[in-house]
Amino acid sequence: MMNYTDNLQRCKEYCEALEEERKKIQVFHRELPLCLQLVTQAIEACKQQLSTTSTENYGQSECSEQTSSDGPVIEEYKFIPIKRTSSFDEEEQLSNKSKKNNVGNEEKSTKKSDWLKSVQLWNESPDRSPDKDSPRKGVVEVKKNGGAFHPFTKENKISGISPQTATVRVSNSTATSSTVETANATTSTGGGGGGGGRKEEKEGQSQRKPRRCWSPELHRRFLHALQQLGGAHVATPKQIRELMKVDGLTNDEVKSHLQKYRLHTRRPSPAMASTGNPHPPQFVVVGGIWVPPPEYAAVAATTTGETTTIASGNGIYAPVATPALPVQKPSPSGSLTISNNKQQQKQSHSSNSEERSHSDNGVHSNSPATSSSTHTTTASPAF
DNA sequence: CTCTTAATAT
DNA sequence: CATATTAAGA
Repeated sequence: MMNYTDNLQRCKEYCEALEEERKKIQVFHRELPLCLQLVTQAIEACKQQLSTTSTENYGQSECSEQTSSDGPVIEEYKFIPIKRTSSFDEEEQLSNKSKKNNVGNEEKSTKKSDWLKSVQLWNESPDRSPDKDSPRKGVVEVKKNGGAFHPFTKENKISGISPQTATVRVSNSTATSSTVETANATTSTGGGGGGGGRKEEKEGQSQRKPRRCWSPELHRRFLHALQQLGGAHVATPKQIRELMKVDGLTNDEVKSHLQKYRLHTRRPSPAMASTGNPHPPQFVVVGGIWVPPPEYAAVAATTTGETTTIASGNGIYAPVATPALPVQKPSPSGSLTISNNKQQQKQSHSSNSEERSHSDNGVHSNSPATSSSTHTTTASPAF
């Protein structure tokens, strides 16, 4: 009954959309091998259909996974946000979304949604009291708010940022943050005396560096760099650092952060394998797997179904995001599958690696309340 | 006290 | 550069 043309058109659009998505996820083919494969299949199927349709029935639905329903073509199509095609603002978040929709899965992504959330602004040490040891008054940092880190901030969050500080941190965003920071703690007061410097001093050798906190901005840059480099698994700390162009950031810091990131990134495939597992091989992917890089927001958004939220993030991202996108990993094997399900072993006496939900750091309510917040609000800005 | 995360050691 | 270990902070 429906017009063929109509169907055709839709199929075409769908196809295009899929291809678009495929491009996006290609970068993460390691992390989402299945995803990529599925999309590819879908595309092929669609194309085939397109080619055959003209001559005759469109009945053959080889298309993707859709069951044999008559309306072969795109049932899912409707779920897919059409808007995209034109520009790429977001990244793969969309892709996840589309997949998810297919399944209609109900995965809650709450837990994983963002470890990132924890990271706030640059909090360097929680502000030592001025009188205590080193007077670090508001020295340098001012550079620019747009920058990535803010030296000492303690409060954060949207709520009320203290206006007092000269440095207004501003949510900034939009746009390119081309300007990046500079100063930073390096301030060695070099010579002279007075300034507020920090302690340099001879501490023999170990004095642990004050923790550098990864602000959302910083993390954003980090992710950004990661993307340009083709994923967390191929990127190397040095490259990342260079790409981030954050002054004062050391290789080690990046390395450490990368380590953590990878740790979290690796897929903790859920125990879907149990004997009579209800769900077959669907594309549930996202739900069960730790979403790779920059898609936490997506996840949150996805679940709800709203597209909006995510958008915000793009501001920063957008400018640079796509251009590079160079990477094709040479490595042939994408043989990563979903398996391996390990429970944490926690402290035994030594080696302990973890994995598990990340409670947020910054806010630290730690309460169940979190559930409520999740979408909308907070997360958005980052990336 | 536990857990996450950054620093440092290997 | 990758991992492992140690430790700070919450």
